[in-house]
Amino acid sequence: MFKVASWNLNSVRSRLTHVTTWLKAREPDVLLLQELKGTEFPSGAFESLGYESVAVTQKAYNGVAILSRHPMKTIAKTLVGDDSDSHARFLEVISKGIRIVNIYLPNGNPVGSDKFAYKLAWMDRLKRQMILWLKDSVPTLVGGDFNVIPEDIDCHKPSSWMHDALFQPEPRSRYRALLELGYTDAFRSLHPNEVGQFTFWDYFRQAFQHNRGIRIDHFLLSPTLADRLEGCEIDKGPRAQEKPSDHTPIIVTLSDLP
DNA sequence: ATGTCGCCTCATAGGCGA
Repeated sequence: MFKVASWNLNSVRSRLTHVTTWLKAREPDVLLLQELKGTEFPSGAFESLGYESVAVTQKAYNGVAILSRHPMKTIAKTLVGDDSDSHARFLEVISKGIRIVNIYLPNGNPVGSDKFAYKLAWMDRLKRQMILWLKDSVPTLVGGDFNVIPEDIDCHKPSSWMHDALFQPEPRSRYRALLELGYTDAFRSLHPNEVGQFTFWDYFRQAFQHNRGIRIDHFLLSPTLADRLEGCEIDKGPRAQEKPSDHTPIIVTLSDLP
């Protein structure tokens, strides 16, 4: 079994004890982190738990990292297609023969702004890469915070997200296009029609207590990896703790090669 | 419009991003 988890921490500094405690309890093989929110990355804390790490950081915003209990090779730290894009949102490694890609896709609010255009362009660039990845023999997992609510079922109430960038037709059709390439949404493929399954809840108005959330953290699996899909689980535990991130971890379980 | 976080600074309050 090979377990890969993903968690948007909303500051690794503020959530260090949350993530180390969770790693000890759940022991995933790989953990993808997003929204580190700072240049410093506490690799020592993870190394002492048996995880090597690689991080892409910037001041104050964004930031992604991959932790692994197995040797990993860094392939890329930027998403190709725009040399002027300096955001820390992309990290590609190979571990255990799997291409593991960690993304923090742009939020894109407000709708119609430059940030919205950046989001759509970023998704177009991602799609081009995901096409290329299907053409080689390395099974591929693209995971992280996609900042896209794929379907109406993925939010508690569509009308309250109608004006949000995460719910607009343009990013949603681009997300569906990734599935049409042949990638599998790990969670939804195993839990079709299951309502109320979310990975993010706003901090305000007790959104978590009322389960008013959205499903925006995803794992997309290439066909050969989808054949190995055993399970996909959202762990709501960390979101219920004191001083939580607004996201909670999602874990995908893959069978070993025969 | 608002709610609540976390980061940063022309810093101890306000702006930005989410």
